Amino acid sequence: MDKRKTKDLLYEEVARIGKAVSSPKRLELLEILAQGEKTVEALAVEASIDIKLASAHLKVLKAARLVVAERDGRFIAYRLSGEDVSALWVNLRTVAEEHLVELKVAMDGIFSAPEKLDAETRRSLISKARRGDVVVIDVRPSAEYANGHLPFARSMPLGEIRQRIKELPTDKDIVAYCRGPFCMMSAEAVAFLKEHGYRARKIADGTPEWQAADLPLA
Amino acid sequence: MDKRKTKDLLYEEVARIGKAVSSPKRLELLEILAQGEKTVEALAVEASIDIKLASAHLKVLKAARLVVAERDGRFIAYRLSGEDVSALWVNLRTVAEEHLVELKVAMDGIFSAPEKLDAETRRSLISKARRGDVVVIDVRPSAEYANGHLPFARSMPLGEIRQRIKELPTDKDIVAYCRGPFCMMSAEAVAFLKEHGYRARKIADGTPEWQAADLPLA
DNA sequence: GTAATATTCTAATAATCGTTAGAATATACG
DNA sequence: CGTATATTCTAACGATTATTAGAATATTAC
Repeated sequence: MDKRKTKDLLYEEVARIGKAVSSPKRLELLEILAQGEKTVEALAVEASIDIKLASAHLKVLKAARLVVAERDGRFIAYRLSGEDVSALWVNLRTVAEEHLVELKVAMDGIFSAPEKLDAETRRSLISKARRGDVVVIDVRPSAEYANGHLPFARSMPLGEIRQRIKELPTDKDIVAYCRGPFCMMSAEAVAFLKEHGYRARKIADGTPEWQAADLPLA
Repeated sequence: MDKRKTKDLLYEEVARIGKAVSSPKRLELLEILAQGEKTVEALAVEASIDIKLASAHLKVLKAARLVVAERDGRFIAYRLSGEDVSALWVNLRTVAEEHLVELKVAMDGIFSAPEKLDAETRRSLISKARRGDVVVIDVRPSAEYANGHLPFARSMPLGEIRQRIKELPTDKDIVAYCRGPFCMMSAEAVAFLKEHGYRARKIADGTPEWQAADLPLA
């Protein structure tokens, strides 16, 4: 048995995962899927690509076993094949944020200093939310909220916030979150709330970051 | 400001990391570098590739900021740019082991069921090693041992084990480890020890796995 | 059954990547 | 200064990949 050939085989297998996460669009699809299962069309719309292209990328992800497909009536729904895949996405993005100056600069320019939480702050946020000292709102589409959300968070989808803004208190801190650090929904929500006199801020975390930090979802 | 273009830019940056880890040889180089810094030639020899090719791959890793180069006299030494890079390698390999049946099969066929440790077993191994109930040996080259090793582990490089076997006790369990689950040095060491009547077994962990589990190195 | 819809497969193109060989660069040593 | 050594740069190739369009498949609704 050739030691070299054996090793080559092992690294080639791992590289299958690497190849799967080497395309920007596939990474975007993974992040969207980290919010819950979606149809090919929903994924294509969300990632702003053609359905055919989405299908091709999903095929690659499926071949690398990062996602699984399931037919649901006329539609085919894709979902991540495990929590570890979502954690891998968080890991990749974190390494990129840590080492790629270009990404840091881009994010600083775009997002107004999103609040990054450490283990301590996360715990403290839960207790404040439990006591009702802050109101945590999940501004993602309600299906994603239903699929899992931060403890004590209320669903307040970005599309409904205009009509439902009255449900929120003006005398408490409001903490908004969405899909993660790359998602712009919480920033929009916070901008809208601030305009209307609410004390709102956003956090960088989404449910994938929360899970990757070994914290429970509701 | 175009939301779509912004997003594309962010995912493209992360994909730079993904592209860097999409080649088997680059993954192998990363794993070797996770054991400590090495020259281009050492890396090329270790990965069984031409120096020119190693240089080209290292250039890609450097462009993705996963490694940094430093000139040391006539040689250029490369090292990982952070512990998180080593953790990313462990993460990628773990996802591959978890989801790719082909890899599982390949590993089962090659390695005789390496012992995989969880958090509990790792802690228990440290206490046993501290008490001297087991002897943990690090069979990697001594430079890698010097760069960081498991607590209470003794250095016993594979190349020296033949001469130094008398240093080991026959009445205690011997636990061998090397670079990680893909490394064959501990398997060779254990086979040799068993042949000579020692009670030896190997564990899948290497220092990168240990670090990724948030355990301290010595 | 047929029509409509969602998705995948096939084919084709341009762009990118891995690998190799030869030339060029940078440092150390005499 | 000139030579030896280590590494990188350049150029070239064949192989792979992303993307697009058109054909094919599978399910639902009628």
